[in-house]
Formats: sequence, C-alpha cells, structure tokens
Amino acid sequence: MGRWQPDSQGRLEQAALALYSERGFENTTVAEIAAHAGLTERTFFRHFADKREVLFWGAPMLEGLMVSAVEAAPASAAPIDAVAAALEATGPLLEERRDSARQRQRIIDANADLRERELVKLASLAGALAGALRRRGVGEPAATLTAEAGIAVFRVAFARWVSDPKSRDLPQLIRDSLGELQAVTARR
Amino acid sequence: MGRWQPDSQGRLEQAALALYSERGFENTTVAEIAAHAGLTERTFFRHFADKREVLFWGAPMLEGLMVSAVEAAPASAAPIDAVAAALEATGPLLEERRDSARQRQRIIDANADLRERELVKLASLAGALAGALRRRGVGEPAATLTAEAGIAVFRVAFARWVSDPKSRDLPQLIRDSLGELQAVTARR
DNA sequence: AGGCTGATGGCAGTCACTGACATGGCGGGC
DNA sequence: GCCCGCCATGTCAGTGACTGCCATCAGCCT
Repeated sequence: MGRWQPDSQGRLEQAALALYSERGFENTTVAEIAAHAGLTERTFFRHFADKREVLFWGAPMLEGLMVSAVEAAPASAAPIDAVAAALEATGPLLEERRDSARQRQRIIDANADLRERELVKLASLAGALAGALRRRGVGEPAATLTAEAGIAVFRVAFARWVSDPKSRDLPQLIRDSLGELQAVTARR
Repeated sequence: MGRWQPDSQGRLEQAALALYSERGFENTTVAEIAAHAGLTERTFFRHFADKREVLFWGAPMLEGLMVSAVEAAPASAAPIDAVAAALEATGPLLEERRDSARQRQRIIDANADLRERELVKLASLAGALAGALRRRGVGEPAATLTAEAGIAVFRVAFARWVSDPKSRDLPQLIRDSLGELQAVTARR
C-alpha cells in the first residue's frame, strides 16, 4: 500500500464540486476542500493554479478537440464551416457528461468570479480556433472574427442545451444557432 | 478649506495608473497606491471594488453610450445596423482619449488578471446591447447573437485602432471589421 | 449651540496564494 | 539485499487583497 491514497487530484476535484454545490463557491475555503480530500491546502495549490481552476479542468481537452476538428475539415471548407464542424465535434463528449455539465454550470452561474473565469476559457477557445484557421491560410481579421462568431454561437447553443432538460442534441442546437447568426448578420 | 483634499477618487486613479505603468500591476500594492494619493488602503476600497476596477471606471459610460445609440436608431434599422451605429457612436469619446486609451491598454495587456476583467466588461457590454435590442422587439437568440457578434467586431477594430499609431479613425475601422464579419459568415 | 452627516482613518481579522525546507515510501542500480 | 535519489506530500511562515466595525471631525442644518 502506497504512502498516499491514489488520485489526489480527483479527490480534490470531487470534494470541491460537492462543497461548491452545497454551500456555494464563496463559502468554501480551500482548506476545507483539502481536508475533505484528506490532504492539505498546500497540496491543493500544487494540483490547481487557483480555487476556480478546479472547475475548468476539461477546457484544454475541449480546445484540443476543436482544433483537431478544424484541422480535419476538408481544405475546400469555408472557414465558418470548419468552425461549425469544430463546435459540433464537442457533441459526443458533452452529451456523455450532460449531468455533470449541468451541475458544473449551476455552480459557475451562481458566482461572478467563476463566470469571469469561464469567459477566459471561452476566449482561449476562440484564440485556439483563430490560430487553427490561420494555419489553414485564413488571414486576419477574418480568422479572429470567424472564431469569435463561432464561440458566440457555441455559447448560445450550450446555454440552451444545459438549461432545457429536453432540448435537442447539442450539434443540432449549434447548427440552429449558426443559422440564426447568419440570418442576423446577412447583408441586405 | 475642507478637511480633506478634493477628488480622492481621481487622485487614486492617477496614482494607480502611474504605478501600474511604472512597475506593473502585480508589483504594485493597494497600500502604495493609497499612499501616493495621500490616503489609506481602506479608502481605496471605498472608491473601487477591487484593485483592478480602477482601470475600468469608464465602462458604464461606454455602455450607456452604446445603449442610447441603439435606442436612437430608426425603428426600420436592422438589428445589426443598430448595433453598428452603437459601436460607431463610441468614436468621438474614444478618439478624444486616444493616448490614455493606449496607456490603459498597455497596462491591461501586460497582465492576465486585467485581461480577465476586460472580458467581463466586454461581456457586460454585449449583455446591455442584447437587452436594448430586445426592447426593440428583437427575439432570442437573435438579440444575443447580434450583440455578441457586434462586440467581436468592436474588439477587432479597437485592437487595431490602439496598436496602429496611424490607423484610420475608429468608426471606419468598425465599418471595415463589420464588413469582414459579414463576408466571413455569409451563406454560400 | 447642538446635533447630524459623510468622508476618512485605524485596526483586527480572514483567506487566497507562495516560497523554502522537511519527510519518507518506492523503485532502480549495484 | 542494501543504498540512493525521486517525488508527492506535509509543515510553516509570510504577503497582500479585501472586509467589518468603530472612531473622528469639518461642515452644514436647524
């Protein structure tokens, strides 16, 4: 038997989610999270850069998924369609974790600091998408604008998917939202 | 003569800008800012909610300006055109303060926490624009998508305006960026 | 004159986060 | 089979952002 219990990071994450849900993010101290995981405060900060980051553990994976999807899109695809494919590519991953996504979103929505951090992650996603587009030869500011518009579509679709318990699946909501964006930005 | 020097808030702001510029946001303590303004740390927090907020003092004014412009747009204007008018309406205000806008942006760009707060302010702008659109009868998700797309356009245009010392004026950059967005999101 | 107000000071406390150093199983090399 | 270095964790002291509470006191109002 090892000197330490296994999966410290996972235990910290579980403890944090439970406490944030029960008493709210602000009313939970890092020391409490660590104690519930059988660890110390100092160890928490070795696994997570700060108290908020526990909730955004999966962001880099999502980012990688989207970037791969842009890269996998046929060279003939228009930038906006490559981005649409990237957004839809997150469908299976998220559908599979719909319940935990919903719990996580409740926690985030209840606290301004967490909403702030969420914006950073979405901005990072937009930056990664824009970079992937530039690697396809898309220039600036087209790459940034396409990526930002895509993230706006994703936000709208994701919000609906999370809030409505019997909404359609995420890729369909993404396609719908993209259609709305195109209708709304169309030149007359 | 009053018991206190006048314009505490202004003195705090000036001291903060100077110190953030000289030694960076992270290497400046609130106590130092307060001391430079001839006040105490406690008073700083009576004027600004937190250490970052000093730099985002003008955001509510910008928000009000944009909302008024949406309200002033003719009822016949399409949502995207009302938003475009709102973005362009910030031109005079910002052109007038181009130098301080540039200094402020250098400070923000140099620090992750400040970039994070900037995202909050932009999201707040988007929310206010979306609300103004809904009051014009625009439904959801069209209102949110139009507002978010507009803010993306503003970000791109503002970044160019700030970074390029001899760029065209802001309203023109906004019109150009909007044109690019429309080109990039157009249905084939 | 007396009392009220509003901006500020002073102070103690909490908590997020950091750096430096100690500890001790475990796995690898010999 | 023993030693040694690694590495995850513990321990501790410190800094700095932010808050609540109460004191102060010039100016204003009555």
